[in-house]
Amino acid sequence: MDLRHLRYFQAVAEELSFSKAAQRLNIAQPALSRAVQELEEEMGVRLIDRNRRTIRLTPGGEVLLRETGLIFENIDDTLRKVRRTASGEDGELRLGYIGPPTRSFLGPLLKQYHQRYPRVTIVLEERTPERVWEMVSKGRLSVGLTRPVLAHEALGLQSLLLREEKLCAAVPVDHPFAKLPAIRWSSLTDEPVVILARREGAGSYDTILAACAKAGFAPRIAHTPSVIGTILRYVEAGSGIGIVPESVSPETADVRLVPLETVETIPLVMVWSREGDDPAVSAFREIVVEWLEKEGGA
Amino acid sequence: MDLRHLRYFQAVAEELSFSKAAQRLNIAQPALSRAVQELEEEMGVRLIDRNRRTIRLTPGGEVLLRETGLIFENIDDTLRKVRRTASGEDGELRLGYIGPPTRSFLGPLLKQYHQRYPRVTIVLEERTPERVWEMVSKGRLSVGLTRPVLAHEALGLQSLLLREEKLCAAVPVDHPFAKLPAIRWSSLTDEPVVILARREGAGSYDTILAACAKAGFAPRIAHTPSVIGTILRYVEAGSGIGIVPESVSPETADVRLVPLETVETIPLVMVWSREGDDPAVSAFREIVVEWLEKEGGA
DNA sequence: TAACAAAAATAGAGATTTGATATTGATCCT
DNA sequence: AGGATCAATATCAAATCTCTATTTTTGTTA
Repeated sequence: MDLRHLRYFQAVAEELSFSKAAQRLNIAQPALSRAVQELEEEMGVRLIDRNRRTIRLTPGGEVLLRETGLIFENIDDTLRKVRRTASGEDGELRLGYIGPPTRSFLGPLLKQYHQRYPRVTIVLEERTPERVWEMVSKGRLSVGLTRPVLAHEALGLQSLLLREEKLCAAVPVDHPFAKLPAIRWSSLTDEPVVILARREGAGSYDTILAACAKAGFAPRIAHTPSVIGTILRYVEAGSGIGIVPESVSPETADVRLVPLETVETIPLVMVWSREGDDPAVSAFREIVVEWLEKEGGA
Repeated sequence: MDLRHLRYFQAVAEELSFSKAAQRLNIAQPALSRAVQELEEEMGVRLIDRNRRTIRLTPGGEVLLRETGLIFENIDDTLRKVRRTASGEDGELRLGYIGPPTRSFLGPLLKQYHQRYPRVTIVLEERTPERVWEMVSKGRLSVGLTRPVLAHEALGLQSLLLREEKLCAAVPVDHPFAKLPAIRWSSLTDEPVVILARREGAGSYDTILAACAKAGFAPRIAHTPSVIGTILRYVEAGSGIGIVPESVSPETADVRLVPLETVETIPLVMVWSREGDDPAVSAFREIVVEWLEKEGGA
């Protein structure tokens, strides 16, 4: 089957004249005659009655004329859909993220993205930092908002720094530290500390240990839970001092966040697969870059 | 857009390899490379990532692969539908008919037709004999069951004789004629008669007048309604003797049908357009011919 | 009824498209 | 680094498509 044949047949069927149709198609009349003959031969069906001077469609021809329109519409729709997908207007954005550090800006960001690209389906997956890396590298996610992880370049992923977050101490309100404007790392020498487990790979573990080492001591690690929320529970219970990024909100009056001096930061990044550049991802990246320029990573 | 390009792209996208796809399509690999390039250029969209050794589809390519299947299905469906229409399996039969003379057999005939060609939509139109002729000749109906009409060959219509019906006298039960086994035309000399209007063209008008002339008299025509039912009402009311085909059923105990001697008949025919032979009509004609052979026009 | 007029079918030549072979270029795997 | 594999490019041959010229068919008119 050849679309050229269908186009030609459609013209003849609509004009009910080979010569007029040929004019409309900007070709000579014999070419049309042959094309329609070829189509009829291929389908094994006579489509046009040419006994009379004025030609008519056979019942098969009537059906084909009706269906031909649908076929071309179908093809046009497909073309449009493909182009939209390639331009990022249309598609699917599977976004993985870690909860607490993104809470403040993810909503507005997605809202803006959806406004500009309303046809893109957004799929959200909240996971732990290293799960996000893994899923992005496996292609299960198209973008991730997460913490840097040890071997991040090795996986063929690209990343963009979103912000640097200062580390703070989370202390119970009744603790003497709670009244200070800032705490020196060395003050923590004899305090039991609660930090994220190293296997979560959020980067904070190694950063914290390095900061302590720089301050000349090795911290007494009381607990290493795998979720930030749990750190706050420990602090609340008086089991130690938590060390968390500034973006964490205690959600309870019993815990206060106090800046740590000297300032140590852990980054928040966006990651995506280097290959197979998904236009929906590129579009999202542009939105993020705009947001960074405006907000300055605030 | 060219279906060849789509077919080739589909093969490559499914095999995820140009060489394998070329094998499957029985063409050389360079031809495929070029065809896909042409498709990409035409659509203005890169469809396949060929950076890596193993190729991958771009998001646009994914969409196109999905849609390509639908396009080909659409085309296949169309082809089947056209072929079915051309063979008479599929289509529309617009059948016009006159009521009373067809009542006895039209139902079973249509049932049989529908059983053999279940996909044909049957549209029924009950009209007067001449309306049926007119609609068939104008193409509003594809077949008609009707009485012969004066200029029937002139309209480019073809016809087939279904049966000859004997003319009968419709008499009130209390009339002396009602007890006779048959009535001679000459007996009607002094009776008022009720027959169908001539303009209805059912043929009976002229046949009846000819029969009377042959019997040596001119009938006293009391009324000439345009519908058979009305004739029976006149007879019931005692306004005269009706002359109708034997197929008419009085539907009331007050009227009896008595055969007329000598026997005069009026034909019932099937008509259809000579040109544009609709396969659904041909199929119906075959059913009718079979029925005629079996029933013998009884 | 014959001649004319209009429209589609046929024939043959030239142009475009499509495919095959040979070769080059790039990437992955030892 | 070298070999192997796969896609891209170049060039040529074949098939297809379209054009011009002409014939055939059909309907109209004198």
